[in-house]
Amino acid sequence: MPRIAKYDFKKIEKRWKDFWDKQGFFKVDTNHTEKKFYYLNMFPYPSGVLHVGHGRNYIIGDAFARYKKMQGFNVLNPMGFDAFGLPAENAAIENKTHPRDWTIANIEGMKKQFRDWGIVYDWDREIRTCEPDYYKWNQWFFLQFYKHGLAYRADAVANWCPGCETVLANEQVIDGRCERCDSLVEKRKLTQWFFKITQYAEELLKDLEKLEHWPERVKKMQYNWIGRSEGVEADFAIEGSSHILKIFTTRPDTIFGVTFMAIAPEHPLVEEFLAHEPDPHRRAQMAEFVQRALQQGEIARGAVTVEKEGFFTGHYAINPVNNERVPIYIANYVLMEYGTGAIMGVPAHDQRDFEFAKKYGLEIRRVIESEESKGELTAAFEGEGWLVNSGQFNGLSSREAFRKIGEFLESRGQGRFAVKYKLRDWLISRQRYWGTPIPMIHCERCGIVPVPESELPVLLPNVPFIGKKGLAEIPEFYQTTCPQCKGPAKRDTDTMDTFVDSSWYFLRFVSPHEQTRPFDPDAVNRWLPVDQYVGGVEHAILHLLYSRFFTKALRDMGLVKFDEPFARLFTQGIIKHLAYRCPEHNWIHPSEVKEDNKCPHCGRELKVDLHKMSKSKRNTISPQHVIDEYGADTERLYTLFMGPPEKDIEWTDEGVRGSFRFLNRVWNLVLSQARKLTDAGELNPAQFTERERTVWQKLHQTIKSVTEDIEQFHFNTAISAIMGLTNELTDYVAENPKKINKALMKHALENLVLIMSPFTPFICEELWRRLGHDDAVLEQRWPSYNSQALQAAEREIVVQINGKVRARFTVPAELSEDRAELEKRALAQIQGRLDGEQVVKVIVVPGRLVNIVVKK
RNA sequence: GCCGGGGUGGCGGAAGUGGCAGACGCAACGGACUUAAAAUCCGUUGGAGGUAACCCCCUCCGUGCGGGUUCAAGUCCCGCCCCCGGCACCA
Repeated sequence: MPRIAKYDFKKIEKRWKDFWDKQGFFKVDTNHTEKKFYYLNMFPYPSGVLHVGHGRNYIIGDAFARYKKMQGFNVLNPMGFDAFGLPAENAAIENKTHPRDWTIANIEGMKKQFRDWGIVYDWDREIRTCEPDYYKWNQWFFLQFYKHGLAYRADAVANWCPGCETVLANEQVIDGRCERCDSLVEKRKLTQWFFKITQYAEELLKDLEKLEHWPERVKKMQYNWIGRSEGVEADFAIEGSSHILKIFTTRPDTIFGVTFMAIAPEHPLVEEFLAHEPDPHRRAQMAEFVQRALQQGEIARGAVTVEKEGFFTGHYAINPVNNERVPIYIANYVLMEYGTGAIMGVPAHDQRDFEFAKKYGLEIRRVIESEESKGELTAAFEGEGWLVNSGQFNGLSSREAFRKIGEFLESRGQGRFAVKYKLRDWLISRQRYWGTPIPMIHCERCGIVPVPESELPVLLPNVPFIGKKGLAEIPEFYQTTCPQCKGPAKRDTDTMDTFVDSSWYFLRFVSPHEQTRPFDPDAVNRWLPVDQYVGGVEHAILHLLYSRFFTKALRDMGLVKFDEPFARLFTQGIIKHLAYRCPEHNWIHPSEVKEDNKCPHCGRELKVDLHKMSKSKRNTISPQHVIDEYGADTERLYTLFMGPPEKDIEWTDEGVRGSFRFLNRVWNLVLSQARKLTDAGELNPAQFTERERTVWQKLHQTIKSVTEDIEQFHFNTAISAIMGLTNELTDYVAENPKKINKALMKHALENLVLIMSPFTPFICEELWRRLGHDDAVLEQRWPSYNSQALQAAEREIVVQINGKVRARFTVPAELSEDRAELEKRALAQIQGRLDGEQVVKVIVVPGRLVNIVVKK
């Protein structure tokens, strides 16, 4: 046997990388919409060097795009960079450079990494959000939003991150900490710009139902985040005052159980009460309590559940349903941001109110009774039931009472049905430098004046970077003249949240070079929604909700004609790796750790845990390292094979080696045969031997299952099917190398190479040529399976006795549906076993099994 | 606390509508090749037991735990336990 050339992945990968660059297979004419397919991966923040965990997203995307391309789709598969953001500023401070230089350098590095991975994008469509030709349109959209009342400026208690020295959106606060830097978030009262996402709360919620190809959990998260509640607003008069205390409740059926009222420390009435408090001592106490409660708000929520505390204002409210007089408290557990900032306290039927009432000795009056809850209450009963102690409403069910009491209040002008959402407006102001300047001017005479569209973009000042303070420190930037009165004025020095950038970039990709408008609306309406969107589940709320909001807002402005940006969504899981920590030397890189798990510096026992790959934990695996040792195809294959792509999973070196071994087996199989197949004739299934038929069948079964698996993103099982086929072909060769059906072998190997190519494109391109072709794999049609090949000549039937497999036999395929025949043969199989047992029943599942039910 | 998702060999994981549990890979063990090792190739591998002694083969148990439905349950139903993710004083 002639020696087979070694699988020289370095040479192969170099060759085809260059080739793909030249060919431009993913250049697409967007005027052509026939069989269009818009595939999109979430674009990355250019944070530096990518690790194998980042790779998962792009490898999935490249595999899927290649597959679609081979199926004859007109595939739009673009990539860009979410290039504004804080890390660039922090890095610039650290390295004494400019955020722009740092960002551009990272982008260049990452583009090289994509190339090394064999990932093919149409770079002519690249987007960099930090370029004026992109952020100009952020500003333009801002002005449109402003015009349509969707952008406004307001005082608000905002989330302030002391680490980033900027405010954050609600969505960016995780467990009371900054999403980016982990600092404890504080509350500050500031004047900020908002986008009115709440105007779309109902539609954002309702349209989740349309997203049938989105993961259930993502929809659920958005559903909860929007947090719709139906209830009733009720107006409580305040004794001796013209003010009205408006509350929101989802349980109007419990309104007869009200024994106190509570308002948030930030509630406007607090000022009122303070101002009119005659006793200076009490006034001081009240002020102190409010101050303390407000401070409490600054302590991380979610840390410890703070004890409920209140302060009696000395005022009373009148319950509109029974004219009872109830005390009004200021309470730390009432939130100003939700509902009306005030609640009615029903201790018997709300656990929070219950605790509060216990502490302050307030009456706990039961007004709902049910099977599960009667007699003395040891905790609030929050379930539904029948009304008691509720005047004319006694005996009604909670549900009926909800409606009747609502109507009662409405008829008397003291209440109304209402719907409230947890969703808050999107705070987009950031007090930073490296972002899109907000195109607004503050003029002492004219007030807030938008920058005229003709003057866009408002460029970031081209000055040496001066560190954290942002635009507010750069007079060259903020000194300007008012567009209206031409007098001296000041630019707004806030920049936009970078989530604005990513809320519409998927539109820009369709026509990225438009100079006079953000996108070509005709092309966008043809190509959107994105057919398949893929990214990390960490964006389930932020980016995906904002993008949906943008799409709806643009639709209402007549700029696009669709309601939802992403038709299909897939969220891939995180790749984790063991992280080693020494009590003295902190995180140790895995490559430094020997088998004994001792610190290489001091010999102490290391703490070993599985973590998401991160620079700080020093547990990242560099793709360069894997590519140098095994090649990009091995990394790609392992990444896709290691487990279901939506699940978090551990990266192991052994797994990588296994994938490398497999590629070598394929290489050896193809090369050992390729030369002998030059004179292979026509494929002639009619003449197949039985063995050849099974090979043929296996091939077509594999084509079928790989195709179906890719459609469902089941790359791991697709690859295992390919491994199964490879094993079968290897066995077939080994059985009798001299007697191989060359036509069949050629047919099988060619198809093997084609169905493998989305996963491991380099080796497949090479093998394709070695099989005698001179055109590219990406120019081939995706194989289709031959349904005749799937028909087995024989089928195996399982024989069970009382559900347990006891025998099996094969029948010719044409008999496998014949119940009587199967029963006859099955009984014959187990003849000897039925000693003294009586056959009660026989169940035949055609083509599968026969179950014989017996009794002693 | 509420809402999702999940629990299958030593490990990652397979098993359309209930129908052969453990595909594929890793690890481990045994063997071949080698002066030797690596690489490669072949074989074994859920647990317990039996038969056989060249191969076969058979029985029982086994998909987090306890019940149930069914000829048949990883899959369906009821009740628990545990893990992961999201939300969390949202009235």
